[in-house]
Amino acid sequence: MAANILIVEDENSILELISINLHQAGFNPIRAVSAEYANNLVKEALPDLIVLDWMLPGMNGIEFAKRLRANAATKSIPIIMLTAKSDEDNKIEGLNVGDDYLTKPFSPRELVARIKSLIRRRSPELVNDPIIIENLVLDPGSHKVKVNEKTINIGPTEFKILHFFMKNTDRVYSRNHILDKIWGNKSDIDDRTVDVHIKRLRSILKQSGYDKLIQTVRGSGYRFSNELE
Amino acid sequence: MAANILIVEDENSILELISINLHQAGFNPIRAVSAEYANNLVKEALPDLIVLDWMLPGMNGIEFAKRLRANAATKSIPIIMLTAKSDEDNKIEGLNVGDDYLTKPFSPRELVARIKSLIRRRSPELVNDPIIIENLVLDPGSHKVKVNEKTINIGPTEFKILHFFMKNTDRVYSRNHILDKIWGNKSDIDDRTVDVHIKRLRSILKQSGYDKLIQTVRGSGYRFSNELE
DNA sequence: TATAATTGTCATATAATTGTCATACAAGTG
DNA sequence: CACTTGTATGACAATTATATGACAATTATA
Repeated sequence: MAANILIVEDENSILELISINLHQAGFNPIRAVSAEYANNLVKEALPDLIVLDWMLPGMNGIEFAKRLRANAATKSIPIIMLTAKSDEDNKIEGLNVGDDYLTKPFSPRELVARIKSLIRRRSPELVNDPIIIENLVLDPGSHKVKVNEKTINIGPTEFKILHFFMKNTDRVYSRNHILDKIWGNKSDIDDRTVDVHIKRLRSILKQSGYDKLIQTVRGSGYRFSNELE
Repeated sequence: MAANILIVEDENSILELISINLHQAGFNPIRAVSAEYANNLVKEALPDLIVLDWMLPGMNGIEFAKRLRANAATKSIPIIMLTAKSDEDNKIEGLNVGDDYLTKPFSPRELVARIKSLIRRRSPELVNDPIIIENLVLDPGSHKVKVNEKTINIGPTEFKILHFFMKNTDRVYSRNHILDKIWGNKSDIDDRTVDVHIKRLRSILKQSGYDKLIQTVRGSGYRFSNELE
């Protein structure tokens, strides 16, 4: 289950940028354009982490952060402050109320890294670290698959399928279910196309022998399992 | 078959948040922004569980819950109430009409956990837990049958029959009854075909000795039982 | 833009499963 | 015991599901 990250940022394009990057990193972004609105959201449901802009219209970031810290329920939610580059002094104050801070302009990659680090500290299971099955390693971050330390060539669709399977082992998934998960539930793509991609994924894994992990369950779909038959 | 979870919540972003989290947890979320609308949905199709906000514009949560309880058809749908943290008193009332409650702000993860628990209690068939009889394990999720930890090869029809039997032990089922259950009641298949599949299932289980669990009841049909004759 | 990579579909090959039947076997009956 | 009835089993041809290779179309990349 992905971690819910609340982003509080009045600049809409920044909000969008962060949102997209977090989503790609496997998180579940929740948007808020003001501290007031964010406050309402937090009163309802607790996010796993908050990315908080320092400068906000109305209640500013620091103020909001302090409020969160004052409340028992929200006290321990990690906060990353986004501070304007200019005021170096604020950094110290920002760091005091937040758990980490980033100076604008920041690199989205950097932000994601910081978030992961904080999330990992509190709930490691929420971070999409590389998935390792024996000598088969899939790293969602770098989008690479390694077999015996060696990066292998894999197409986008095959990567997604492998990722999905490695996250969900020992379960049968019907072709339609896989279609939904990989192509999105709007797709009008033929069932059988899944077969072809499974075939392609298998050929990729063939030489390492890991193609055995992809098992056909006749009449039901496919299963990814490391267990010996 | 994913459980349908009806979420009744007027705050749109919370609705969205819950929805996404439930979806990720493998449930099928259905959204409603008011009790009135939820009521219409319920009249259309019964959800397997309802997540209900206490405070709603128009008809409030408690009111809606009471209505559901008053109606025979919806009487036994599990309800999780979302209560505002302030009013402690309400908790008791909330729990009285609902089966469980969560105080805002709640953690989505906690909500998912409670939902799973309730679903498991009320409709275990939706949860798909493995069925275990001694060292014979049938796991509907992975579609695997294990004997002494070892996965055995089994065809679709034999799997269905074994599944049916393991869910319904110690009862005799006529060939026609089995035909209905496994092939669907439209089948114009010969009674005797059941014999053949029973034979096949028995051979599969032969080496482990579990073929003994399938008992022939002359003149009546078959019975699956772990009890000695 | 040219080139390479990836995609979805199809036709065909291969493999697994299916239902039926004929026959063997077992249980009950008088 | 001879007979009747119900069940077990092996074989088989038909059916169905999956694997695979090829291809044109699309999309990404140099």
